[in-house]
Amino acid sequence: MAASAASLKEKYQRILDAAVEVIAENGYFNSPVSAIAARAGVADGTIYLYFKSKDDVLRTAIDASFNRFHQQVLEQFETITDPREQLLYIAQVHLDTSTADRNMAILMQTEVRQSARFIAEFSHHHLVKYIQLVREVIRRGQSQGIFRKDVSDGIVAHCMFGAIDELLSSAVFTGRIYDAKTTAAQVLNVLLNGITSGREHAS
Amino acid sequence: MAASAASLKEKYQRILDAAVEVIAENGYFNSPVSAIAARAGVADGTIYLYFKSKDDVLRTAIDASFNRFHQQVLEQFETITDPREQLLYIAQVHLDTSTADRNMAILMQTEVRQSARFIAEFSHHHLVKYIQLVREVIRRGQSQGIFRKDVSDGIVAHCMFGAIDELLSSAVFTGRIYDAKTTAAQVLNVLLNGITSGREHAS
Amino acid sequence: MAASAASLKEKYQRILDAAVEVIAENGYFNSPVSAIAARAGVADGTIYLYFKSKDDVLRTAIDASFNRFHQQVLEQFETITDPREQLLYIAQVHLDTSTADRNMAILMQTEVRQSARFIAEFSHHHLVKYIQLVREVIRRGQSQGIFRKDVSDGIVAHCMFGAIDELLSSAVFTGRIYDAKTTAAQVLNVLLNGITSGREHAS
Amino acid sequence: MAASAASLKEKYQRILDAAVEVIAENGYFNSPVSAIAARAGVADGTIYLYFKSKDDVLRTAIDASFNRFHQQVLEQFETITDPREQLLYIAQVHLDTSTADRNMAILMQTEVRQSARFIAEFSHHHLVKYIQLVREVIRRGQSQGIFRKDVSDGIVAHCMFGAIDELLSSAVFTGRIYDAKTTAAQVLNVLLNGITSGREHAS
DNA sequence: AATGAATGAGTGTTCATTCAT
DNA sequence: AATGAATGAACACTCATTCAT
Repeated sequence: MAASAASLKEKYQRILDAAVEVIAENGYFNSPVSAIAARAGVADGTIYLYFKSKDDVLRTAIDASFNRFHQQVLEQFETITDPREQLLYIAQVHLDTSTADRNMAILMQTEVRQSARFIAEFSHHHLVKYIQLVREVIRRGQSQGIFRKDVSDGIVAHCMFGAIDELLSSAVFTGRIYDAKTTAAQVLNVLLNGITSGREHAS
Repeated sequence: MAASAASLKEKYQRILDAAVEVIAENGYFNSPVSAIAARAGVADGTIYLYFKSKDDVLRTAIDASFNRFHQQVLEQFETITDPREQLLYIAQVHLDTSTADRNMAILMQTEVRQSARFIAEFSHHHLVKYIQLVREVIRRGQSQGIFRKDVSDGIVAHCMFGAIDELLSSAVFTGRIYDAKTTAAQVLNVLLNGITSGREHAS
Repeated sequence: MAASAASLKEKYQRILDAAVEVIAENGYFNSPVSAIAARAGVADGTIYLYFKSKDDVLRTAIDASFNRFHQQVLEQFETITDPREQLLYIAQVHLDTSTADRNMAILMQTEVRQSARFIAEFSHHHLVKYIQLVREVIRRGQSQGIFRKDVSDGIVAHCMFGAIDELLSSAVFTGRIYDAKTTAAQVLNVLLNGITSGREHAS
Repeated sequence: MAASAASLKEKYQRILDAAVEVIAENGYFNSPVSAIAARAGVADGTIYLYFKSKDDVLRTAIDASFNRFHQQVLEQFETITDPREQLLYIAQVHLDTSTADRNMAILMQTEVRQSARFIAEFSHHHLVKYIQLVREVIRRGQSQGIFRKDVSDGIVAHCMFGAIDELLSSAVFTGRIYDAKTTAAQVLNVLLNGITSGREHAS
């Protein structure tokens, strides 16, 4: 019975993993359900015992991935309180997570943006949450006098996400390996330097 | 005869424009060739007189768009020589172009990232050229003593592209209107502040 | 043990009833076995312990229903002997049965006619028995001098069945409620009038 | 060009004919679109150039068939005015049409009643028109004093349709050949005898 | 050059039936 | 006896591409 329960769980997860793998390789529209099923080692129909539709599989995988990220950040925020360190931590986890699950990173870099609207709109929610997280940190830093007050928290947040996302994307496409900690440090070095109070640009 | 040649040119361009429009609206995989043909006011088969395949249409459209961007930047670099102003100019044109051709911007934000490998890999070339352009500017600034030398030109270049691209992406998804000049100024304000010499972060 | 046997019987019948219900609602081809199982409160697989196939369930249900009808008529024929009254009785039971088990009536009016040959051909047997029953009554009436001898017993039998069946069908489709006794009387009024001896039509 | 137009018309009709044939043989739900296409000698996809859906093919075929019937009756009613002869004519055309297009007759006897609700409900409209046609004739006969006034025109109409329909059905299933004129005469003989004025049944 | 009818391979999803538990 | 997870064949419909006109 324990075996049965385990096997149930296992199959659900196997389908999710297979989907991420196959879709990362070929793209959502070029990944027939039958290919996902084959990779997972189940029959085509079995997918529909665990998921409502092909879309549902992808949605679930993305959801889970983002939630893990979000969860991890929130937990650590209880011990890390300095806004600069918080931003650094977000960048690190962002890059780390993607290193750990390369397929999911590819998938996020490709499908998530793509015009399969159902996914794009849905995954936009996650992005919004990410951006909000960063904006709050920045506003806190501004009110503490750490960050310049003459830059928009929204713009900075988008810049930070965009910069890291682009580095990831580039690494994904070129297959380059990077060190999450070092890379995060470099990006934040520039960014923090740019927004730290008392160094306003005279343009 | 002149009319015939003109009409040829015209039809070729009409198909490209129609493709960008339709694909921006519905996504590549949800845009039948027949829909593109209808929008262009030609028969389905006619598309294949001008292009090898559906892919080829999209590829050509993206090529043309990027080349226009690249051309414009290179031309202006003959009169703008200060590295800081050059970066600002790139950012402005990047945002401007996307404002001017909203459909192409949508398409770039969605399809281009998509794992339809043929496009993703292909459009990566354009990105590489963009990044190289920026890196050269940064290295020039570093050798002139304007920019800090302790940051990687590659990372900064990716950050700059990523930041702008993400702002665009966000604007595209939310339908928000932005002012290209102001937005470019804000991003560059942070970035230049972050990499300007003599302000090294003490982390 | 008695309980077990009862439960066996019970489950068998529950499946039959559920099948008639579900199929009457959605049609044979739109009624998954799983829906029948759910309605019967058993597992999908259980159905195959009692029946050979989905077809078999429907066949059995129709068989039972017709046999009840046939049985009832034969029993009553021991006390009703006048051919005219016998025909009236058949018509009444035909309509009555369908009123009492509306779902079965719907099912007979729809699935039974359907070209799912296995059913159509099979249920044709029942119709043949019905027609023969009526023909015998008519021939008896003819030999007793009650009915005209210049009309084919076969044709009259088909007419009678067809007339009643069509009234039923119409009632089923429109959802109209009818009074079995009155309706039977009206049909037989016309029919008996038409075949009663001494009133030959002069056409 | 004439050939092209003819071929167009031809293909449309070939698909309709093939559909009626195949569906008459196997039933709607057991007739894959591919089988219809094969019978018509076209590719599967071609069906969808001429019809919106599989349903649409069947609907169109039934529509055309009934409309031919209805048309023929209405035309002849301009020269036949006696209610008795009108009823006889309807019966004859009903049986004739079905003899001429045996497949359509089978199809009407099977699919049309079937719980594929989309068809059942749709074809019900045709039946209603048929019944109304007959009812009007009967009411005219009643007001002219030819037919008894103590029987419901609706019930008689349903009886007439049901009787003929059942004879047809029986012939279809058994493969029996019948003579439309003779059969119609026999049914009407009974029916007219039953409803002719001055012969009220004394029940 | 231009057309658009025709093709047929390809895909998401359903469901009757089986079988290990 | 009973379950229900698993199977995989089947099917309606779409669409990129071709080619006769």
